[in-house]
Amino acid sequence: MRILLVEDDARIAADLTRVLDSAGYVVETATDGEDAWYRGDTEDYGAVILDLGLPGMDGLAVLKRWRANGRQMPVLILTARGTWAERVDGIDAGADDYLPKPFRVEELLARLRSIIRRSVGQSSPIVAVGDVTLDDRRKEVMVRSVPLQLSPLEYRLIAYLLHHRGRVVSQQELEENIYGTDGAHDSNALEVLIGRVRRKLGADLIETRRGFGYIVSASS
Amino acid sequence: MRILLVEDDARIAADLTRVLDSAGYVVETATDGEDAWYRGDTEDYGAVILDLGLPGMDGLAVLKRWRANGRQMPVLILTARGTWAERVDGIDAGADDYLPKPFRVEELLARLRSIIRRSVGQSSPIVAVGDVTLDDRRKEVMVRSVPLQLSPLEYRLIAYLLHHRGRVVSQQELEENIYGTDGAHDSNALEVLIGRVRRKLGADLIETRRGFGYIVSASS
DNA sequence: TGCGCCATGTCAGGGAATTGTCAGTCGGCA
DNA sequence: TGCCGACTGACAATTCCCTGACATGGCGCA
Repeated sequence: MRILLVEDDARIAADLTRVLDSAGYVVETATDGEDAWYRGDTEDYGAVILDLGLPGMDGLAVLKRWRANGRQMPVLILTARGTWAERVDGIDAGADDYLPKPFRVEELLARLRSIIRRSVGQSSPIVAVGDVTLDDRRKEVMVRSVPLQLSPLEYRLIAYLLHHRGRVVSQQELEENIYGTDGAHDSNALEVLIGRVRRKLGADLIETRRGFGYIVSASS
Repeated sequence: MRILLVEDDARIAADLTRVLDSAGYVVETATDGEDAWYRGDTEDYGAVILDLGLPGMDGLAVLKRWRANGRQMPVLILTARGTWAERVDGIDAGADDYLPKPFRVEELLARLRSIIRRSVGQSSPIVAVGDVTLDDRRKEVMVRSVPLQLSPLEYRLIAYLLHHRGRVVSQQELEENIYGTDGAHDSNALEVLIGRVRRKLGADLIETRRGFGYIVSASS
């Protein structure tokens, strides 16, 4: 899952990046409003963490312009300003949640999970499809309640597919969300990875839609 | 929009009902966990406002049982308990948002709008004409509820025609939208493609308007 | 330092689906 | 009847994806 972190304080940004990274997200950082707006408008992120106190364009203005352009990704606002009136402003500007500083990273992660969950249309941190169960909090996959050993990349792959089950996910989207922002892969690393996951989870969980991508069916 | 308000304190319930009512919602109230669970499980609400301090079944347990039964409506948790650990619990139990007491009604309304906005924005784009259903998310076509997989080009063709059903689409327009921007096809590739799609979806879905192009009737 | 293990990427081969081309046929219309 | 646009079947080139084998590189550990 690729996350855009918009934060101008370099130290906070570094800390959060570390936390988010170890929680399994792929983090990209923007340090001013212009950059943030451009990245959020042109790239696909699973979520955005947006600090309101930015140089350049104001955070709320960035958010409003995203929404005006139809960008739908969930946004978690992060700020020291915490009066209820400003919270209302943030939420009505199109934010999905609002977290006042100071905060515990556990709460940040929980709210992040929550808005991501909502945006992909599911309400439980545990995803079950057929025999396969994914537990995001424990970073664990079970097949018929037998826990399974997956490598980090394998886990990210199946987690992304399960979180987006019921729709086709293109190879490019998968690569962007599993690997970093790199484009221009002329390798078949992803196909090899798919093969390895299939060998562990069963060949029929992930269907290939030749020419489109891969899909995990919505239920059972 | 129908809202389920789960709140055991009669005075708070009455106040909130009045506020929500004047904001345009239709409010129903449950005062204990059993009742709340039953109503939420059998009725359809646009959103639920859930107080955690309930007699009978605990609020979190109610929420978990709803989610376990696949109930997807957005839930806003409302409680006096406000430590970060409990907030994490509530969000991970499947709540969409969390509001600690005391709160301003403006903020309640803003958060309610937010979670409702989220939940209505995720219906899947499906087009149906006669026996044929197109599911854009799955890149799949169903004929009399039998799923059918088309090649990428075939899919693009029928998707374009279905999205523009009810009017004649010229060959040139089709080519421009199925292939790249290239013009100047002196081949009959498109006709071959039309034939292949007809063989799979039935010959009468796509009508030929000799000299003009093709048309899929609006509905029926 | 060197060894081995694990995760991951790369490469080559192969099979199957996809797609374009072509030649021939059909059918409406003047 | 002749013409022209559209349809069809066959075939071949190409693309896409899977798989097994091997290479690389990090990391723990003796």
